[in-house]
Amino acid sequence: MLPDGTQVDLARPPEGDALVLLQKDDLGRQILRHSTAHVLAQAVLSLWPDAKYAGGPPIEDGFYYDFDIGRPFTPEDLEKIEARMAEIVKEDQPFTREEVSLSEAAELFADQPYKSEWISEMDPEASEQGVIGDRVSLYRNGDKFVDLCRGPHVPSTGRIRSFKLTRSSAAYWRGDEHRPMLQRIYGTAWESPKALEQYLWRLEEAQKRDHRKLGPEMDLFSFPPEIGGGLAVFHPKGGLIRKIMEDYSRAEHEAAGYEFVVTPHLAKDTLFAKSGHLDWYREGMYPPMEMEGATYYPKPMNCPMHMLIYGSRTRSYRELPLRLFEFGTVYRFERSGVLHGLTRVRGFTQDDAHIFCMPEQLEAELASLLQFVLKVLRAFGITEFEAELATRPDKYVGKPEEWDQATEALRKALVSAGIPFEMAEGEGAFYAPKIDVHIKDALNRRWQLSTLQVDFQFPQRFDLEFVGEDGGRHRPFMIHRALFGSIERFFAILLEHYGGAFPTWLAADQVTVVPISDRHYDYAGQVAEHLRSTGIRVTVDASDQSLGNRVRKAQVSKVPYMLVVGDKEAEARTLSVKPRGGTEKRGVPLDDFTAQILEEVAERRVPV
RNA sequence: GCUGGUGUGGCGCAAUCCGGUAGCGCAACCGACUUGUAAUCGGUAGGUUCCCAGUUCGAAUCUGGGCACCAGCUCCA
Repeated sequence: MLPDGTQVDLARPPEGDALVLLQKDDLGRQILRHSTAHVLAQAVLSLWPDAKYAGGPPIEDGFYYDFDIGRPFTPEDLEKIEARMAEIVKEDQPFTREEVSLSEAAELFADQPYKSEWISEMDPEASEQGVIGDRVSLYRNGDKFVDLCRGPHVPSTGRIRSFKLTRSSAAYWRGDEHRPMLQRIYGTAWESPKALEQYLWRLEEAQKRDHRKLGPEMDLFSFPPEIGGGLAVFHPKGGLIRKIMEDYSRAEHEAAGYEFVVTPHLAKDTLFAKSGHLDWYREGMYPPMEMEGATYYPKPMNCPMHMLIYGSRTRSYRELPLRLFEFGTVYRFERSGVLHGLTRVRGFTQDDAHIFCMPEQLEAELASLLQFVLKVLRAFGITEFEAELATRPDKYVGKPEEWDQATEALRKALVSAGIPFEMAEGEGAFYAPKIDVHIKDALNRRWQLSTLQVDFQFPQRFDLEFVGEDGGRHRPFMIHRALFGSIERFFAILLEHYGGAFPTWLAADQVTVVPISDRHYDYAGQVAEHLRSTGIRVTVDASDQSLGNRVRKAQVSKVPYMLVVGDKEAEARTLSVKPRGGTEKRGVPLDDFTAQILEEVAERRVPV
């Protein structure tokens, strides 16, 4: 099944390297993985003849297939299946396509309830899911296995060179939590052993960089069970890095004409009734608290409070655009199973702003806003951006014309910023279309980060107005936006992006001084004091350990600079400078190093 | 929330199947060594085995409940 419906004729495939080349592009890999999914199903059915098989598409980096064997698969099962798959590959069974009528297909899969369900839903008028008129396509490999499938496939199972089953897990039939739970086996397949090896390396590297592992290891943050799931505490070093991120963000916002506001964490139900949150997202909110005859909720968003600030007095068109910014902490009752380190939590802080502007200012404001977003994110070493433009969902408030107008303004901003983007139809928030900015990290993983939303609903619900040049009252437009999205989440992304080796301006400890022996402690202390007086964060490793031991500790700690000092350095007031990941340079005058690191920090230099 | 899994000194692990004094490495601490670039040597201390019940002469181990985490599903304003 290819999402874009492309058909590829592989009846006469290119041979040798050309096939590998073909399989290297996304389409080729999808075909390869889809074929491997068939082999997986074939293997499972040969081992468990009573198994019911549901379906298995290619996915990013691999494929899966859903089965029902009446119990979960064990790791031993996976080994057996993988071995059986290897046999099927070795037998080089040809994949062949055939077309049968819907009734023939129904008969063929009569004892396969999941397949039968697909067939029974197929519309003879439509041409999708492998259905051509009232006929449906099947793929067989050899005479051993047949599956309902649109294809295409590789010519034969022997083309599958490098695959591996990675894990198994439960999944609802057709993604519906009210339907039966099937057992899903995930695997990966690549055009060559080398590509598979690279993929496995990436997996391993991602595991090493996992912020849930690095965070506690580097003493940055933790999730005390006593506080509760999805609620993090930042330790001094994590808190320091977070403060540096916030300080930079504040400075940039101040320069860009934002004004700073502060709002409480709780509000009465009437506010969230007015904003619509209680109607639309009650189940995502923490439960209410009763107090003195009123009902309070922890806020799931900052918007309603910013609306109140805008509405607190008459606004003139001269004040617009009015940009209200806050590091606002919000609470959302995420279902327990979805919590994930710092990237999916129940309490988090948004770098949230609401911009109120006149209709004629909207386009220009969005365009400069998008540039601002990119500038700030680039300072953190993010270089690759993609965007999604999410349009009106099924559940929405407001008038369709307004949605169209807002969507068009967002689209123009994207075009003028030159960010590649795709449309995400129906993915907008209930009150607004939005741009989601995605970034790619050092391991080429995509993360959704910034969001820009044009909102016509809140100004209406809160009856916001401004007095125009004509002396009349008008409704402002409002833009919701967040750059980091959530500071916690962005912190985690940076931690993984850098694998813990933060650029110097962000690193909690920037320099470690290592005296060679205890008669060099004095000079080490002087060096540290000098650096500290210029604002550099420096520690001295005066522990009673061998030099090699302390050098190793400095390396492992990922501190940006290690300065080794001994007799020669003390005498000449120089340093042996070893940058993290670089080579040592001896005899560097203290003042030179100081000037150099200060410049690096001031420029917020990031590794290239 | 659902399915499956995991929870043992700060960290990584062993003992869990088949109940019988919880053990190892690293880190920490103390001492010796005074070092020129990724682990010096010797010693010491540290555990309510996630929590609460139950079974048992006896529970890290078995049973039930809870909490937290992990892989997914679903969800993600």
